Amino acid sequence: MSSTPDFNEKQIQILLVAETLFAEKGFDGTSIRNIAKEAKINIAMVSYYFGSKERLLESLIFYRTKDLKIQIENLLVEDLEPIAKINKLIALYINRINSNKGIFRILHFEMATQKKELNIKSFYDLRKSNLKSLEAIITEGQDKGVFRKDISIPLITPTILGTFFHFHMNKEYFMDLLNINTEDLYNNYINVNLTKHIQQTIKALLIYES
Amino acid sequence: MSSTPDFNEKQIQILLVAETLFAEKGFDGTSIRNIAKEAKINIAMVSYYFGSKERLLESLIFYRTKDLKIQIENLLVEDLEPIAKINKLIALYINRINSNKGIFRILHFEMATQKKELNIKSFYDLRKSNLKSLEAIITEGQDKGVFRKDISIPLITPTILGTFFHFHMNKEYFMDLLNINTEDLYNNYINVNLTKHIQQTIKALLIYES
DNA sequence: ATAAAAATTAAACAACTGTTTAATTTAAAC
DNA sequence: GTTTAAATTAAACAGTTGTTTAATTTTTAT
Repeated sequence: MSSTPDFNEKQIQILLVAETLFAEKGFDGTSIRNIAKEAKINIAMVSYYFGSKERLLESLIFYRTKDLKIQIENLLVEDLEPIAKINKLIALYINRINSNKGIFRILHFEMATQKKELNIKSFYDLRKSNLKSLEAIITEGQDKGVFRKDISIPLITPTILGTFFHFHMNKEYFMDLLNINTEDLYNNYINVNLTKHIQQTIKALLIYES
Repeated sequence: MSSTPDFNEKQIQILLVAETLFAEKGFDGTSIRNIAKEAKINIAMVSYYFGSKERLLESLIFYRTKDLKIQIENLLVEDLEPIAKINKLIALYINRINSNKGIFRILHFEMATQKKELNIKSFYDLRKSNLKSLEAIITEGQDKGVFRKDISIPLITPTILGTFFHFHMNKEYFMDLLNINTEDLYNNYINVNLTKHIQQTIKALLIYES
């Protein structure tokens, strides 16, 4: 079994710089020398600490996903109506991804280029766990008779996250389209309008009856 | 004014190879030598025909998006109920993107890394035009009193496309999750289940009344 | 203070990057 | 058939790539 790695200050410093650069320019678009320069370390330190560039990415993913699990599970035991739970879950999702834009952008598109055989079990675990939570809330709502039953639960996550990602991946386009001029306004739009839109959409899907 | 370029057979052959490789390994992950080898041409031919690697990408985007515009506009004049139009629009969207996975994957994530100052006016035009079509259908439905009015039209596209993309970008994960074993079954799942889910979601969003 | 371990460095490695050159072959025009 | 243009080629260009080496400095343990 592989023990869970613990990172020291220097390593974390490297990880944070790598995160920014990978998110900005992509994994292949970022060189170890870029990272070293930005982090003010010698280029050999990356290999020294992480072994390789690929393992640096693995470490980054592990570092960022390991502590994201807990928050959601707490939601399950709260005493709320199903629809309120869903709304809270969505707000939690968006808020969390929005404040971890870097790593999620990296994940979103390094996952897609299958070439890399990354060891990202921690990320898969996070996903399955999140899906279980969502499933629990929805079946609870179905049992109570407030949610319809002819829906595909595994496709709800793509709708929630996909809507957010598509918006964010096309940030420039939407800022132009919606006359959003500053970074603050952009984040505000996400937290208010986009979150509301997604909540409204999922709510409609769950409780609509023709 | 720049005239619209026409591509000869050899150029198209290069574009198609580039499309496959860019989609598989990303723009930065693909070298001109990769392309040349796969297309069985000399490496100098890319510069000869397109000027540079970046301009090759531009050409590819132009080549793929220029003829995608027409289909949707025809939909507007058909004599259908608003909700039927929306359903048809969604099916059209998904089907088209699904049969042009390569270029859309490239667009989806080369757009995101802002470094490139690509000349992709043709793509922006396509977008604005598509949004206009969607807007027309929805306002028509609102005027007829079948669609609710407190919705954000610009955020509907992210929900439609985002759901699809998120699903497709995480193809491996969902094939595992949903026990989809073959490429055919995967495409079938998209055309049937995923399309239906998106239609169901948008329909619920548009006509739900609390 | 001494020995052992960890951290840091500059330099080198060979392979690969996009692009250009100048020469040669093929095709088109007259 | 000759001339002009287009297409194709191998070779070279100057940088950059990820990684390793071996030497040196710094830290830790004894």
